[in-house]
Amino acid sequence: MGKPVTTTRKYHHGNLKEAFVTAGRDLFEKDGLVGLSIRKCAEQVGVSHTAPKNHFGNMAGLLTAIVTQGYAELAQMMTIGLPDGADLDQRRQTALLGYVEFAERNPSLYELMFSRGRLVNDDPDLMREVRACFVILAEGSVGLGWHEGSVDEMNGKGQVALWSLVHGYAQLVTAGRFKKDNMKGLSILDILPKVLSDKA
Amino acid sequence: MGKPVTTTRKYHHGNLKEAFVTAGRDLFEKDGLVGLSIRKCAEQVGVSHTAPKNHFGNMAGLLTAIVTQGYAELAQMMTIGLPDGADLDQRRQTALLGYVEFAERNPSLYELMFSRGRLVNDDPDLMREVRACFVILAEGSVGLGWHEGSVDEMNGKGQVALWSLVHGYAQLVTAGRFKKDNMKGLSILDILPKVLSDKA
DNA sequence: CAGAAAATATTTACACTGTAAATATTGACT
DNA sequence: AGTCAATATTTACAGTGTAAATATTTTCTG
Repeated sequence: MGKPVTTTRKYHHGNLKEAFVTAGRDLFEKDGLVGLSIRKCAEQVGVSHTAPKNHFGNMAGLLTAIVTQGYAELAQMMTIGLPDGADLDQRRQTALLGYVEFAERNPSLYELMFSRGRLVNDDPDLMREVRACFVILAEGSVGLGWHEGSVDEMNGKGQVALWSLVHGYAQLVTAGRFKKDNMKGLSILDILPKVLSDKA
Repeated sequence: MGKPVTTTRKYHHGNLKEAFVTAGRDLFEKDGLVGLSIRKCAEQVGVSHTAPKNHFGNMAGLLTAIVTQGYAELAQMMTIGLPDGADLDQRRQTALLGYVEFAERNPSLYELMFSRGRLVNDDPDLMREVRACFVILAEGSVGLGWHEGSVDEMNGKGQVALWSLVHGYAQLVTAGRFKKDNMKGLSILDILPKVLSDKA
């Protein structure tokens, strides 16, 4: 129960890679980066602490896998609940709210996703998921009077401004930098219109 | 040479606290958090690896001291070169450019300054320096049509928006998230006017 | 189906880390 | 001079990631 997966039973222990990422995320969101260790993951999964070497290589590989999953979830949260014929405003609003909510729900993971020197930055899977998030965000800057360059890149001032604003907001909120009294009922959407209402 | 400080020689080894912070920052900016360890600092300073316990307590204390120094430098960079009678625009411009430049010059430190769970957040010295930075930034949001609440707090939408924008921009730039081709000649000031030109 | 080969997991070992406790040394103070 | 607190060292320990050699399984191949 729970252990045998629907996919064809593989090798000795089933797909250990996924199990390790799951265990890693659990430890991670509980006690942050300090609470995450290969050995704890291994114990929780029930294998030796050197087992993941074949799958991840080293710690950076494990973190990269976890972060990759994080980006996939972030993209999902930026589009969840959107009806088919959603207009630009609706899509942008959903993207931004989802972005912030993801950061609030996974603060440690969110920090790791934008950290330096701990990940395998040129990992293909990671790059793909990261790019998917950026595309959604870039689309959110369309039609704001700022748009320059293609949508699927972070090219123009509009994309830079929009991403900077939402990322900074998300991180500062999760880091507890804004006094909660002042944030009552204040969301990213409340400061966003001010940013983007200038179409000149 | 270099060892005896101008201040009165104290105790056994001079002011070890400052020496440790300096050594820590060196290691830190070289190899990031991974490259920083109490034992390496101790070796570089020339004391035993348990010596700093009296001064910092533990690793979090050492990191807090380093970060506190970082905030002091950040505040300095946000006001450096300002003439006495500088107007609001000038002060805001200097603050934002200094903010971004600090992040670019100390990317690892900047990340640590906004990290979670690694610092002693209620440390009085840290809180004081942090507050000093916020005051400067809050002042930068005055007269933008957004200002609400007192200047010495991060109260209104204007402060939240301004801080979010510059922080997000600084972090994304230092994390290498923007393609350098697109950033040629594009600074925080180029996306800022768009944010703040709406005085309605 | 049998043997070879590749993938996967374990054992063992090592260097390094932060932290704590007991001890030693030094500075300041009366 | 002597007492006391501050400061540094020694020693020890549990925990970490990583590497090499070995064992086990799965998959491939003839």
